[in-house]
Amino acid sequence: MQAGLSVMSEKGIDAATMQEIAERADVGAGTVYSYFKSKDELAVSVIERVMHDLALRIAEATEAFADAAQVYAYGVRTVIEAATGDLRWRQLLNRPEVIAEAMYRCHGPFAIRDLEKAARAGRFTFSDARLTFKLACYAIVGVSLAIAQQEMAADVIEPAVVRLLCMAGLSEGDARELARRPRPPLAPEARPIALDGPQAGH
Amino acid sequence: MQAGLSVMSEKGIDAATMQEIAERADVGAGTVYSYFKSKDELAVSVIERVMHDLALRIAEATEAFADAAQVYAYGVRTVIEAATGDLRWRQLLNRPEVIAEAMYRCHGPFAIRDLEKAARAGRFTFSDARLTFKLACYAIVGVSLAIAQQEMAADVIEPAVVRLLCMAGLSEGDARELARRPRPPLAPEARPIALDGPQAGH
DNA sequence: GCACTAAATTGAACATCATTCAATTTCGAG
DNA sequence: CTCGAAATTGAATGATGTTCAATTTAGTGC
Repeated sequence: MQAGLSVMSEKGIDAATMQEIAERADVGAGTVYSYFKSKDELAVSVIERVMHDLALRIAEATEAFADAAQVYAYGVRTVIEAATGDLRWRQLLNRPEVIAEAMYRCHGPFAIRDLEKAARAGRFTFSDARLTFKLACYAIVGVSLAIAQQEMAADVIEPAVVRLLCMAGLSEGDARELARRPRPPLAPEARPIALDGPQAGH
Repeated sequence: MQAGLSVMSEKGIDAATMQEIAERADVGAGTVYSYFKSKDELAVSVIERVMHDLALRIAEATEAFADAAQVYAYGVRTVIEAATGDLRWRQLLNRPEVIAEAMYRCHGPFAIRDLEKAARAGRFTFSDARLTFKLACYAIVGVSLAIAQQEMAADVIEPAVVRLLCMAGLSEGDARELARRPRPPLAPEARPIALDGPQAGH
């Protein structure tokens, strides 16, 4: 189900009509509403699925990292690259707050843990991990949008990562060094045959 | 004109209908479209007006500051407080990217100048002022939303300012000191009888 | 004052969707 | 095979942004 609907990333969230989504999924227009209360909720679900998948792949790729700060840096950079590189993500960027909130919810458990771990190791100096990551999520969406709309060049990604590391409380030098470290490749995208909706009812 | 329309900050941008806006301004529904191409453009104009007004008041209040970093800190904090404190702003937060972009456009000229000035004075260490401020704008909208929706308490404003100062490249200690400095009051809001639209045509 | 034209204004009509719901089909238990 | 509950359908509904032909207003030359 999700799969058929996720193809709202072709035209963007707003441009996708429920009619076309239902058609694509080979169901009636009303059926979609048995699985999602509204178009917005569907959009949230679609975005959360993509975001959750990415969070898992990041966690996998950074398993061997000793430095929690490096895990955080890797995550931030990977998300920005996904958002700006993948054509589907660019369409989803239409709804910045939905993206940012989904990012916060899906990556939060990992990112906040890493932030706190790194803070305990003396790498970061922030006082509130949740706040720091909330700020980061919106900032990430902001740059991603700017890059997607070609307002900024793609080579601002690295400086952006540096700034977000500084925001967490790294010195400029440490941040630059961390952002420059070689990054292991990400596992390929999982797109299984899962077809569950979050809630039902009539 | 703007004035009558700005009263879309009563119900929020989306909930405000063009019908009601036209009524409030005592004109026909079509007339609005002689001044603004679309509802979105109108929203942008409304937000930009508010934002521009605030930018000017901030510039005025910080005229006497010797430290450009302090001007930046004052601006960041004042915007967050306006966005979370003023009932009208909260409604406008529905459109985060519109707010963030308007903030970038209206405050950018001042903020980027201050950032660069402070960088020359050795206070900040960032490499790209535009990028830094773009990140800050979205981050500001992010916290403001979180506070407006009571997901976070209002007392995260100060730590948020600290984080954004760190993002610009201040040390944790300097940032905390700067965020704690006493702040002069803001001039009262100007709401003149200006009634110009950005473009016309039929 | 008047005739005439260009610009501004109007608001009813239109088109587009998200959403609903009464009718129908599907499915499973007895 | 029968019956009832759940799922599905898709035409109808309602809300709203936008358009445009008709009308009013404003301005200019005489």
